[in-house]
Amino acid sequence: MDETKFVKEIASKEEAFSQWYIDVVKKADLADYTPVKGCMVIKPYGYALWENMQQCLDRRIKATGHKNAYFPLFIPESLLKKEAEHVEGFAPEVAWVTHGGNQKLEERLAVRPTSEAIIGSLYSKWIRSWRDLPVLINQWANIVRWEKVTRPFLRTTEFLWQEGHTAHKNQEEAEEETLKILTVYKDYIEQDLAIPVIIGRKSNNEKFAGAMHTYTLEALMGDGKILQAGTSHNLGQNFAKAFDIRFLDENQQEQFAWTTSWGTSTRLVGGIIMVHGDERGLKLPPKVASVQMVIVPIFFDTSKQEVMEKAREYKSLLEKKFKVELDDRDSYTPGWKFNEWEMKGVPVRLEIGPRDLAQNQVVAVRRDKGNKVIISEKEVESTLEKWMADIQNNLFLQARSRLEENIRFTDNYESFKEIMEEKRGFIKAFWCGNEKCEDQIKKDSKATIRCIPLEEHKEKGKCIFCGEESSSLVYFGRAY
RNA sequence: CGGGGCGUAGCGCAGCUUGGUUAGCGCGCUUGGUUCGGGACCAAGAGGUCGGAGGUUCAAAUCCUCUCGCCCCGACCA
Repeated sequence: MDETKFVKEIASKEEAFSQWYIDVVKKADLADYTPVKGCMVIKPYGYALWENMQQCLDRRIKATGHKNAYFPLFIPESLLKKEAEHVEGFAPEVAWVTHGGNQKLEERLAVRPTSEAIIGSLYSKWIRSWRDLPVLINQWANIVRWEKVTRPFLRTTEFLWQEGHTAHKNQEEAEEETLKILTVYKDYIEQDLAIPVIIGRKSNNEKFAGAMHTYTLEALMGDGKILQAGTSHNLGQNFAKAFDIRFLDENQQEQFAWTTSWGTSTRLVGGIIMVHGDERGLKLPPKVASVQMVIVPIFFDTSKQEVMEKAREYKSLLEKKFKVELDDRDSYTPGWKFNEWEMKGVPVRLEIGPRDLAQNQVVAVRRDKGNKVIISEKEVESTLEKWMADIQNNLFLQARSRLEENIRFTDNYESFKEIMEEKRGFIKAFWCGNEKCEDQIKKDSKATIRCIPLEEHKEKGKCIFCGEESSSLVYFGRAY
């Protein structure tokens, strides 16, 4: 079947990826623009997706011993300024509250761009003894960063995220936490969102403002650009020193705590769109789809009543196990509905018409395959159960082979630039560790070091830019 | 924040160069009817003072100034 034949409303993914992305966001009813620049409204269909994503991740965060809390939106200027690198990193994008009603505030309040400062100041109050540690807290919150260029989900002025903030009694424990979260994120993003990621460490240039070091998960998008899917920071004692988080250890020695922070955001909704979406629109992994299957009844004058009855029967049977929607709207033809639900990315469609009634069957179509399959009534439940798992898996495998095909090694700078220009994706190349090389590579090709693999590479090679010998084989890419 | 493009009905657009009837078209929407297995058809309707403010003019969607927003390309960032 011609992929484009069914799509009237969205731009071509191949020819105009950016426009395609915006079209899918709007036409699949995920989000809309608002009167406030850079701020989108997440519409019910998009928000339901986010809620499912939240649940998947929240479960994992809690399973690893963390508890949720909620900290204030406003951060006093003096607090934000305590960690020098931190404030410098975020200063250009902080929104400030200067007035309460008509009255000018004594001290400006920052609308949180992230919560290390406010949480750090409270941890300093709460932590006295090594017995108080570790503190393992997560919060689901909104964040404001005054971005110059915005795009729905990928970069908005206000966005939703979760941010974990933990404090530990020593460096090893903090490092263990930072890496543990990296694994939690990897499982969530790969298993629930079906997005394969490459994990590693950020270079100094790219790490979080104020962190000792930053771990990251990087995902390949449909246009060859790279999306940072999540980060986990080992803050060392930087923030503990800035916010005075101290405790007495087992040996009655006063120590600064070791803290971490980590986050993932609504940006991942954008990731789902750009990894799985196709010419026909969205394609949702069953685990996070708010509608896992839609039933489209096929009406004819004479049989409408019976068909509707049967459709309702299927709905009540299936909704015990799945998230089911019955599209009984009278004003649209089946074909129209097929297209709409495909655009909205629903994993499975069931068609029920008089023919199916007569033969005790349904017609079923997978969003990831597209062909019609006849399933006998007896086997509907068990088949769909298999399908859900299979679709989830298939989306991941497809994305993974795309990822694998788009990781290229090169030791030639000319071909490096050529690949970045034409194919993009990830390039594996040796890097000497010098920031000057990193900067020049960025100027030449717009590529940045997405991550440095966790396991040290055995063989040595020559830095892609300066040619100096190095054992650091890193991933480059053009980032979102 | 620099360069470019665009704002006219819910969506997509025409009209603007060269100011001048009541601002058009397609889709969508409403009502009624016929339909319904891959974006149905017929008929009758509703809906806009042209992003906003100011200016020029007898007269502005059209010309000028400012401003806001969106998109693309850079710089910056999750």
